[in-house]
Amino acid sequence: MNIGDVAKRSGLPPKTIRYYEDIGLINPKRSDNGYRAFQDSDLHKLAFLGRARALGFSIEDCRNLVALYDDSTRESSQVKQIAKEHLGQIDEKIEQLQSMRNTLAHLVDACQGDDRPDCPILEDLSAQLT
Amino acid sequence: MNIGDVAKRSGLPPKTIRYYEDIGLINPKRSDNGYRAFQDSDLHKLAFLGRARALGFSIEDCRNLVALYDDSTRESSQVKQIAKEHLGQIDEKIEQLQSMRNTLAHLVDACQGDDRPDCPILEDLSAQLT
DNA sequence: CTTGAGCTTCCAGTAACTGGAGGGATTATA
DNA sequence: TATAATCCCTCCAGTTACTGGAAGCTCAAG
Repeated sequence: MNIGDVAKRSGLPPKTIRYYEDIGLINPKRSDNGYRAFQDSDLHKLAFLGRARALGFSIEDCRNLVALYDDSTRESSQVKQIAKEHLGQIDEKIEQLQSMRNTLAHLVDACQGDDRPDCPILEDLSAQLT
Repeated sequence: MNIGDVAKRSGLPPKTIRYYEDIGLINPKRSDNGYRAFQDSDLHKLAFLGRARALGFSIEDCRNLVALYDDSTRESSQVKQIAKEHLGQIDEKIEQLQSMRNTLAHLVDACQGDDRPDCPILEDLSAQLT
């Protein structure tokens, strides 16, 4: 398979696939013409990476997950640990965003949004320093 | 005021303040010794920026907000527009994260996390291609 | 045989900083 | 007064995870 086929089947853009090779997440063989020659195992790994990334795992997490995926002697606790940590980070991020959202929603609500310059949003942002 | 004072009072690191000058968000005067000489107006603008960034506004949003902040003939509808758009983006991001969170939480829950290699998380990530 | 698509590498840019090197200015201490 | 500790300056590079584009092969179709 050439990179175009793999891109279509994995859902990842060719650029991303080349990048993943660059950083050592995959290591496809090469044909005589210099083209990358992907095997099914490469395709699977890329699809795996795509799904992991879609779940928000960082590239470094993905690197570890792929290593575990390749390691038949892995312990599922190792995988769970990575996933749990990531889950915690997602939860934190959600909380942060919700806090922002609340503040901002109040401000938006309080602002008339008319042709006058008075604006609670700007007023809040420029609140006096302590 | 030197950059250190302003940093303390605004809560922004000196590096960030220099960066904000670089990209034209602020424009402090200079002393004879080459040091940045901040005025109260600079400090206020930096604090404003800090709060806007804490609410997740992008630098470009901040640039526009600062311009409106400086413009006494502004219409509050302009400010509200920016804030509403940002609010929408935050909502989208929250939804995305919650969807991720749900999937991941299920997987984490399903994984025994013991010393055996069987792992629903990896299984899900390596699901067959369509 | 040419044209177009697909592949290659390499360089640069994105967002918003952050770290560090190298060097001048100021302030505190001995 | 000497010196050491801070503070300040600029410039360069690195971060995350790609993405866009240029220059130049190779390959398949007509």
